[in-house]
Amino acid sequence: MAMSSKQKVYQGVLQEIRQYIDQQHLMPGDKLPSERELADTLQAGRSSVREALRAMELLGLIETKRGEGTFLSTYRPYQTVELLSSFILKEARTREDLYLAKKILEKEAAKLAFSRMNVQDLDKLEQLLYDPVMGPNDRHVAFFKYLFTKSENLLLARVWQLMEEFSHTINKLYYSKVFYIELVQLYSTKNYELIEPLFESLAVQDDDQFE
Amino acid sequence: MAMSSKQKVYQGVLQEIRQYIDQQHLMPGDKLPSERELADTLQAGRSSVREALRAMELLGLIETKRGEGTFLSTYRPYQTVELLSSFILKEARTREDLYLAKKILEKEAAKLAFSRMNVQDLDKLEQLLYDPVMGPNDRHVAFFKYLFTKSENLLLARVWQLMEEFSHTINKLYYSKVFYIELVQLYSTKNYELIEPLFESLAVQDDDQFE
DNA sequence: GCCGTAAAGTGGTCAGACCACCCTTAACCA
DNA sequence: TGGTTAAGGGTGGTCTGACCACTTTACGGC
Repeated sequence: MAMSSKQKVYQGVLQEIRQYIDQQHLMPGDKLPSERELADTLQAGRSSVREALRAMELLGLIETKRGEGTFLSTYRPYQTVELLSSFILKEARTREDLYLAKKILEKEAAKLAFSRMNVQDLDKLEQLLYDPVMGPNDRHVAFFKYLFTKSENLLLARVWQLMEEFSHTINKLYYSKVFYIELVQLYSTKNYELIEPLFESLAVQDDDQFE
Repeated sequence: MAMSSKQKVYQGVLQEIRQYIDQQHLMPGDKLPSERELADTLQAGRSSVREALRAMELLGLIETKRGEGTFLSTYRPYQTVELLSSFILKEARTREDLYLAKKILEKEAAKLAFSRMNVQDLDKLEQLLYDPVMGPNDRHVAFFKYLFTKSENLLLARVWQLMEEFSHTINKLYYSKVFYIELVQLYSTKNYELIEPLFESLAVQDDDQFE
């Protein structure tokens, strides 16, 4: 576990574990070797292994169950987001970056989903919009989650989800209700060319978020 | 350090440290109490404190210097994004997904950079295009790296860079030389509206990658 | 006052000891 | 035979104490 001498043990362990996951083709839900076993095979102390695992856990990469073991999880950065958001809050620069990036992804998802939209989808979207139970933010998430699913690009969806969770704790980022309605309208009237302008018309400000 | 009983100690420590930073108004570069001191005041084992600190370190929130102490670092959320994205990519990468997502980011970067382009920039880009030393792939990377810089959204740039690195291992993904030339042309003739169509005209296939 | 060395402080790491919890298994009883 | 229960072993959760390597500080001799 020596390596570049400057490398801390827990970082080495992190790499080894990642490698192990790759080599064994582990999928979410699969079990990792026990902490003691890892410590033994990697020739590291159990505390060092734990430091690596705790870091991974905080990132939402693994889940641990007392008495059972450590498992690969489907990526879910619940804790990370909360922790990081408290540090990010001040950086306006970051917020704008995030807002813009998110908007771009949402726009493209809307466009990708276009050709795959059928009547049932439109119903579902409208249903979402007029669901009295949902707040504006939940509606935004549900709405675009649906679009991302229809866009059939898992990578984009994941990246968006990550950004969504980040922005979620920092600030509420959704559009005016009119926006969603008009977008659905564009779907039903099959007006692809107007999607882009619709998004472009959104100002990059918090002010345009109203119910 | 009990709390909701389900809460692990290191998570509690994490919260306490965050609170401490807030209360003491610590700024980047400031020193945190030593691990032993934290363990003592928070009534937790040093190993638990270390698990919390290691996790924070992995997130880039703190830096540790052996023999000196632990310090708050200027927080760069992009490092985290990078780490998480690497896992997302591993899970979600499909050639088509990756190609499409990368193209989208490149398109948007091209559009964001538009209004910020001046004569020197155009020279630089043309220079890149006709550099005889570069292969088509290097040229692609250099070309868009420049555009992303001009677009001034570090987050998008990071995400793109990651995708770029991953696409290397899968396949070379670049456009025909005509494409780049036409894009520069659009910049010099200030024809914003044609950027989108130019990208749209690219087929989502490997075949359109030729010199 | 200056310099060098010892001491104290700090992160890095390991080993061992418990605890709480889960699951399997075997023994037990009806 | 079948179902229940108790025990054991495996696992993560946590703490303690012990070193090591390194940096800073303090002390003492010059």
